[in-house]
Amino acid sequence: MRFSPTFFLLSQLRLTRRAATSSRFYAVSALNNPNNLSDSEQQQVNHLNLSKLTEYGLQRLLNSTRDDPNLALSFLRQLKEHGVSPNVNAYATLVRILTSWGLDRKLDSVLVELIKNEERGFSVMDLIEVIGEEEAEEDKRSLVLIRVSGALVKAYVGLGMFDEAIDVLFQSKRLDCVPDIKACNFLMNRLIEFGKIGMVVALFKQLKQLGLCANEYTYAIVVKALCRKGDLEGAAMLLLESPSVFAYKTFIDGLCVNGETEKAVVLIGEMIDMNVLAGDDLRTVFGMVVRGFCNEMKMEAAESVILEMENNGFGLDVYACSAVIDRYCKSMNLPEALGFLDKILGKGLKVNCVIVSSILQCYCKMDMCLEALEKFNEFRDMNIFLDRVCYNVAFDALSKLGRVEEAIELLQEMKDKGIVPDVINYTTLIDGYCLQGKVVDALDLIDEMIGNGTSPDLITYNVLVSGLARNGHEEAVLEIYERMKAEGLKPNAVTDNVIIEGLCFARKVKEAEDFFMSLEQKCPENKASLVKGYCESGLSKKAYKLFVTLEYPLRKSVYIKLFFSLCIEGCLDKAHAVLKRMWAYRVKPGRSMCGKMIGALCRLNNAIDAQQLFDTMVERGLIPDLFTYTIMIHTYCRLNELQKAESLFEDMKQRGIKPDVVTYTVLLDRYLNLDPEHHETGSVQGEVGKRKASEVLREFSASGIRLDVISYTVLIDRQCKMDKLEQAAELFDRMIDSGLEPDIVAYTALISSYFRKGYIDKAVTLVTELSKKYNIPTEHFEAAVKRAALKAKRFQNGE
DNA sequence: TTAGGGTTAG
Repeated sequence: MRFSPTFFLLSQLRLTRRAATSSRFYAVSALNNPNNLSDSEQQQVNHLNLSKLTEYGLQRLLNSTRDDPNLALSFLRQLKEHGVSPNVNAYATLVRILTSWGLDRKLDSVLVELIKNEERGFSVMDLIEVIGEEEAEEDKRSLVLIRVSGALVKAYVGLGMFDEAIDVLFQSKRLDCVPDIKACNFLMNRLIEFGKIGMVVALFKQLKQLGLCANEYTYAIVVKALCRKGDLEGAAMLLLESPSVFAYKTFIDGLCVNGETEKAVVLIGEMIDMNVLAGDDLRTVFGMVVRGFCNEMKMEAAESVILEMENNGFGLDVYACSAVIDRYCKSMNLPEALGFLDKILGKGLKVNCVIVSSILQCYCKMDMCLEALEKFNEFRDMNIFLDRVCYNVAFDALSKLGRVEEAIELLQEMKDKGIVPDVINYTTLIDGYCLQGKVVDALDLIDEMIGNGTSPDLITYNVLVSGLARNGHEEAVLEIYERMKAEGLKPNAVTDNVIIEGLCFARKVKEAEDFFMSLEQKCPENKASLVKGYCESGLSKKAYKLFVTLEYPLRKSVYIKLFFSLCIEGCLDKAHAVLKRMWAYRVKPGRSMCGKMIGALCRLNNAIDAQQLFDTMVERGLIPDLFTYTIMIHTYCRLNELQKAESLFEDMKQRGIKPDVVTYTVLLDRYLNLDPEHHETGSVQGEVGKRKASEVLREFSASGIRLDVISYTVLIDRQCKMDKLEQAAELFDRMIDSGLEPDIVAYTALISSYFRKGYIDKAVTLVTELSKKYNIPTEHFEAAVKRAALKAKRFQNGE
């Protein structure tokens, strides 16, 4: 081993660590043993020995390690272990040593530590300053500066301290050093990741003014930033300045992400023709295009690109296929997803766990958890490797089915395969326990995960407090709430909301209110949760009272919950007001919500408000469904506003909404009853009604929709009223032949006509049949039979 | 260099 004064001193240092013997360094160890020194001695040590060491010794010693950077590093480390913080000059020296040896990674970690150390006693800018001043040789100086500023930028970026990173760039520029382009690129890339797009574009402009030599990666990054902003034109312009394939690939991705996949395809075609795009690059952009088409829901186009990839000799691309499957799954189009899966399996593609997880997830979203589990087992039996994501979907499915214990067994299976559960796995299972009200098990699982080295995150705790609150454990909720804060996980609005709503769910409204009041910062969302909570515990009027004071847009679920609670309580005016407030704040109510309100208004014969709501729906692009149309048509029929009913009928057909048996029956009934005397009086109204009735009937039959009991009854009734009893009886038989059971109304229509016309025998036969079928005592009809018989006799006697 | 999973429901 070479002799060096540092080595000597370091060995002394080691000695002093064992026993505080006399040495220039003993003060260092003494610092760690305050019991050995009085306060005044301690101060002396601090001021005298250490400052002496710093001034005269440290610098010289460090300088002497320039041939052995590891020694320098270890020296620094040991100093720190003894509580000595080296000054700016010491660091400058160390940086120079590491730079001259090209030990970039070591330099990086030294600087990260330096930045994190808030008690370093000098600013990082000072360090750059000192390095800039002290290096005499110009070439060397700028090399060191570039290297250290680059490393500092990377260090700051790694810690998410973007402003500081940018400061470093400009500081080194002030020292006549052109910033390291790699560091700039690194910074800009990270800025994009953190969504700080504007900063990237601004920074690029400033750096260009400062004379930075941007390379093709820089341009590609800024192109990416512009695309993220949606500024495709700006990106295209920039591309002209530095037209590298790399930047073009970024631009193509930008086009695809921004819904301009068609344009990307054209561009790719041109590049292929110019022979600048081939091989892996081509494969990559094809993948982007498939993903783009999937996002735009142009599935045929996406699938055809996959074919084109095959034709180009890339084989069947599993990434592209997974994009297609995932899109089908996300739009809950399971048949297409499975169909496509079959197709690619037939072509020999090996399915991977990503595709599996998409499919499993789709089953779960469609409320088919059992099928998801079946599929899970199927894929597992096919010996496809299933990772923790797939297992997680299975955990979730079992949890939702209330079979959390089985999920725990499955967790063990996963662990046995050597897959370590992560925070999401644990969170899912904790949710499963909470759903079953097994909060103790949920808490045990928290302990287990911590024991396994996985820390619960904000979502885990949100799930947990939600479960505790819903199960009425308000004290535990508050305990966990404090624990979160102590662990540095700041509860967010969701935390507060699930607690408020959960406690209300457990009918602990007072506790929920107390919790709400205890919040230092009450956000609008919290008040909205209280509205929901009140609804949850049946206090919808109280909820409404609070709701009207919240004069800003709320979550959609708040309106929905309040609206339906009010509807159930029969407070239609208030429900209507909720709906109006939704429109006012441009929160789109769902079809069913409007439909329900329209239905309620119609039942009150309030066609004016119903129509207004209906029109608003249409204006805002919500197409009313079949039921809403039918109930409106029915109401207008009832109110004898036939024209309005007819125009709605036409309107729905034009929109492609097919009338069903109810719609046709409602209209038919109305038209058939247009003749006020129920006889063929030849009145104009009666004629019109007859004509329209037969039109509707023709359309009805042509639609292929089978008549139901009610529609048969409407027709029978009409024949009866026109005294066409044979036709009526024929319809009655046809109804039975088609497998329908006539109900009491159908029987009554025919029976009463028979009586009226004196067909006592036929009437009695039907009465007997009816009473047998529906268990009605015949006495019910005795009076009617007698009356009818009397009438018939009189008729026969010519009275 | 690409992907897929966990928190506010009725």
